[in-house]
Amino acid sequence: MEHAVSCTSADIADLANATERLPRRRRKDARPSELTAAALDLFVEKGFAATRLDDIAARAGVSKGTLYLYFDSKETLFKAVIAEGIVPALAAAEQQLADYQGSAAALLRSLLLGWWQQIGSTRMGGVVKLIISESRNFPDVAQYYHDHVIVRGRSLLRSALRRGIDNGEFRKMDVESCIDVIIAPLLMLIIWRYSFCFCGNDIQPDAYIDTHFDLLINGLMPPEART
Amino acid sequence: MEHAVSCTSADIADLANATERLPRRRRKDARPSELTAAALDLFVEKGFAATRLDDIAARAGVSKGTLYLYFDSKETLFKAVIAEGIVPALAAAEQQLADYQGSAAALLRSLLLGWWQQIGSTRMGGVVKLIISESRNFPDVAQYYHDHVIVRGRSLLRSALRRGIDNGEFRKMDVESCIDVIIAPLLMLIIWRYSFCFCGNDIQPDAYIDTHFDLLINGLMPPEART
Amino acid sequence: MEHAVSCTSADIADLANATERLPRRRRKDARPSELTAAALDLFVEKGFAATRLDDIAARAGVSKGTLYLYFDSKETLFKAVIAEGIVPALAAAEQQLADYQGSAAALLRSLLLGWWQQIGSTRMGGVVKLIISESRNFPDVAQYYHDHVIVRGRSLLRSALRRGIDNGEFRKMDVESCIDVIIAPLLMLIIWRYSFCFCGNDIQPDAYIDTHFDLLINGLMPPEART
Amino acid sequence: MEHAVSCTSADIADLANATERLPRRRRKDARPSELTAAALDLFVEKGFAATRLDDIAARAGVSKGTLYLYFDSKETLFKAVIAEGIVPALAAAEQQLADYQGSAAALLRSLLLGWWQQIGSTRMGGVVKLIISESRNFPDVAQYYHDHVIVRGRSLLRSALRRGIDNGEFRKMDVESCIDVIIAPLLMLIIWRYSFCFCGNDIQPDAYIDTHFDLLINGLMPPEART
DNA sequence: CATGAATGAGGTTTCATTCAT
DNA sequence: GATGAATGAAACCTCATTCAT
Repeated sequence: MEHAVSCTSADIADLANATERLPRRRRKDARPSELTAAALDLFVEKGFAATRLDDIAARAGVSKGTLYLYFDSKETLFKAVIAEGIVPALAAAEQQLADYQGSAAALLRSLLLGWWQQIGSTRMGGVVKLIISESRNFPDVAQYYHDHVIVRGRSLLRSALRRGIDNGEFRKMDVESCIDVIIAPLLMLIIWRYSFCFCGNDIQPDAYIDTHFDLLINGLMPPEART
Repeated sequence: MEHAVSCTSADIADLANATERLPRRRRKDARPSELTAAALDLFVEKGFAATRLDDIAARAGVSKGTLYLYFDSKETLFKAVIAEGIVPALAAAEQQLADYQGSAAALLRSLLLGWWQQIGSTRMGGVVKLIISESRNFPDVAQYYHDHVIVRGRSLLRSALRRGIDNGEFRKMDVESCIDVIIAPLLMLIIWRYSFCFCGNDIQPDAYIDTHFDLLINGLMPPEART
Repeated sequence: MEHAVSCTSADIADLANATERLPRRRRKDARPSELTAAALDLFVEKGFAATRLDDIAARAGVSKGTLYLYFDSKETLFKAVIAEGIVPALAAAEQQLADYQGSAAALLRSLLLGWWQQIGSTRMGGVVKLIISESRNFPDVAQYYHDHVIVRGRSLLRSALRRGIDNGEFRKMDVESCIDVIIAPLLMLIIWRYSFCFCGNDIQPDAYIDTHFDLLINGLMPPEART
Repeated sequence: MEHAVSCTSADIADLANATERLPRRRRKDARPSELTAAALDLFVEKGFAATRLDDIAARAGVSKGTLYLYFDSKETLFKAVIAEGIVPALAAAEQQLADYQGSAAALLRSLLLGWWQQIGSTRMGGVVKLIISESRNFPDVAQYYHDHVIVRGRSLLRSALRRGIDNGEFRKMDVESCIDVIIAPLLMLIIWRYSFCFCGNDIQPDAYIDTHFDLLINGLMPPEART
C-alpha cells in the first residue's frame, strides 16, 4: 500500500513546527481545519466513541479547551469533519461530467479514476469509512450524506450509463442496480485501505481499478461489439 | 479480576471454538448465545464503544452482572460475538465447493448466491459490518478474520476463477484483483443494509446480485464465447 | 447559638458506622435521604454551584457514582433536596390551624413558635436559605415553593389575623402587608443562623421570637384593649 | 500571577477604600465602576460561583481580558463589588442620625424610610442579597460586612430605641432583640425583591414599610400613651 | 489600554467491573 | 446461578486566568 493512512509522528511534528510561528490571525483562520483534520484521522482510526478529545487535541498540537473554542461539542466536531470532507467531494464530482464529449466508456473510466484520485485515495476517503461506521449513531449525518453525496454520485453514473445504452455502446441493463454494483468496488477499496491495511491483504489500487473497469466494460458491451 | 485485560494471541486462536468451551464457564443451556445475539445486534447498530453492557443485558433480558458469569469482559464478549458469527460462516463456505461438478460459471453463481443466502442476508452479516468498523481497535480479531475468513473465501473464488480460465470459460485475467472486485459488491450489499437502510436507498438484493453476476460473467467470458 | 448548623465530623462518623452494617435492602431504601441530607448541608453552606458532587458523596459516605444511581443530575438532586424539605414543612404547617379554639393571639403565637420548633430550627430551615439564594437559577423550584409553601403559610397567618380582627382582638389592619411583616423576622432568623452565625452576631432565637411576638401583639391590639 | 489566591486580612481592611486606590491599577475614568455594576447585577442574579466572567464582560461591553486590567481575580472583583456597595451605604447611614432633634418615633421612621430610599430600593440593595447568599464562602467579607455595616446599623437603631425608652416614648424592651426584629422586615423586603420577584408575590414596598412602622410604633408605645 | 485566542485544572457525568446478597 | 447496588477511572466539558498582539 503506497499511502500512509495515518499520519506518522514525524508528520505531526512537522505540522506543529510549520504552524508554530504563524501570526495569531492566521492561526485563528487555519485552526478549524487543523482540528478537523486531526479529528478525521482519529475518528477513522478508532471510531467516534472510542476517540478521546484529548487525543484529537494532542494530535492537532493544541489543548483540549481549544477544541471548544471552535466546536460546541464532540458531536459538532464530528459533523464538521464530515461536512469538510463532503464539500470538496461534491465539487470534484460535479466537475467530472460537465460537457464531457468522449465515449460513454471513456467517461465511465474517467469517473472511476477521477473519483479515486481526488477522493478515494485522499484523506477524504476516510469520511466514507466514517459514515459507514457511524451512520446508525448519526442518522441525520447519514441522511445528509445520502442526499448530497450518494444521490449525486449515482446521478453521475446514471448519466454515463444511459448515454452508453442510448448510443449502443452498452447493452440494455437494469441501470439502477448497475450503478450500485459499479460503486461497490470503489467504496470497498477505501474500506480495505482503512480496515485491513495492517493484515497481509495488500490490495493494489491501480490493478484493482483496472480490473474493475475491465470486467465492467466488457460486461456492459453488447456481444457483437466485442472483438 | 483474574484475567489480563487484553486477550492474548492464544485467546484469538481459540476464537473458532470459543463458543464450544468457554473458559472457566460452563454452557449447558442457550444463555450464552442469547447474550451474544443481543450483543451482536447492538454492536452492529451502535459500534463497540458506544454500546453499553446495560443495554445488552436489557435486550437479553438479564441483569448486567449475569454477563460477567459468561464473559470476563466486554472485549471477551465482543470476541465471542465475532467467533460465533464466523464459525458457521466457515462451515457454510466450505460446503459450497466440495466436489462441485458443474461449469465454472455455475459454480461462481452458486458461491455468490449461497453466500448471500447463508451469510449475507442472515444475522451473521452484521459481523461483516462489525469487523469493518472495529478492525482498527481489535487488530487481533481483524487478523483472525482475515486469515480464516477472507483468505478462505478468496481461496474459494480463486478455485472457481482458475477452473474457468483453465477450461476456457473465462478470459485470462489478473485473478487476485478479480477476486477482490467480485467480493466487493457482496460486502457492500451488507454495508448498505446496515448503514443506509433507514434513508431512502432501498437496494433490492436479488436484482443487485443478478446484475452483479450478469456483468461479471459477461465481463469474464472471452469475446468469442458471447453470442 | 444552641443548634449546630452543620454536622460535625463526629456526626458523619456516627452516620457511617450506623449504616455500615445494615442489610443491602435497608440501605437501598435509606440511601436517597442520606444523600439529600448530605447535599442539603453542603448546598446551604456553599451554594449550589460551589458545591462539588465529590463533597456530597464524601459526606454521605458513598462514591461519586452512587449519587447517579438515585439522581439523574446535580440539578435533580437539588430539586429532591428541596422537595424533601418542603413536604414535611407543609404537613407541619397544616396541623397548626386545624380546629384551633383559643384566642387569635394564642393562635398567632402558636403558629410562630410551632414554625420555629418544627421548621425553622431544624435542618429543614436550610431549605429556606437555599431557596432564597438559588431561586433565580431555578425559577421553577422557586415558583413551586412560592405556590405550595409561601402561599400556604400566608394563608395560615391570614386566617389568624382575620379571626382576631373580626372578634375585636386586633385593630383593623392591611392584612396582606401585615402577613409579610410577620413572616419576615422568622425567615431572617434562619438567614442569620445560616449566614452570619460565625461572626459575632449571636442571635438568641427564643428572646428574638418573644420580642417579635411581643411587639406584634401589642402593635395589633386596639388601644383600648391595652391596660 | 503575583497574588496569593485568597485575600489576606489586609485586603479586607482595604475594602472600604478599595475603590479609591485600586492596587497596581489606576482608575481615572468610570471603567471600574461600570465593571462592578455589571458584576453586581450578575452576582445577585446567579450567585458568585454561577456567574461567568465572560458574562460580566459582555454585560459591561468589554472583553474578558479587560476585567483583569482592573481586578486581579474573580474574587477581587467580588470584594470590590461589595466594597463599592458598602461605602455609600455607610455614608448614607451616618448622615441619618447626626444631631437629630425630633421624637424617637420620628427618628425611627426616618431611619427606616431613609434606608429604604437610599439603600434598599437602589442597586445597592443587591449587595445585601449577595452577602446573605455568599457569606459562607467569603467569611472575611461577611465579617467585614458584619463589623462595618451590621454593627453600625444596629448602633443607629439602638440609639433611637434608647432615646425613646429614656424619654418615655417607648416601653421598656429588650433592646438588642428589638433591633433585630426591626431590621428583619427591611432585609426581607430586599430578599423578596431579588428572590421571588418573578412569581406572583408582588409586595408593595410602601404599604409594607408603612405597616411595619405602624405595628412597630404601636408595639413599642406604652399602653397609656395610646389613645 | 484593550483584545480574544489559548490554556489546563477541575467539575459533572458515564459506564465497565465487582461483589454481597 | 443470578442480581443490582456500589465503585472509581476516565470521559466530556467549563471557565478563570494568561499573554501575544
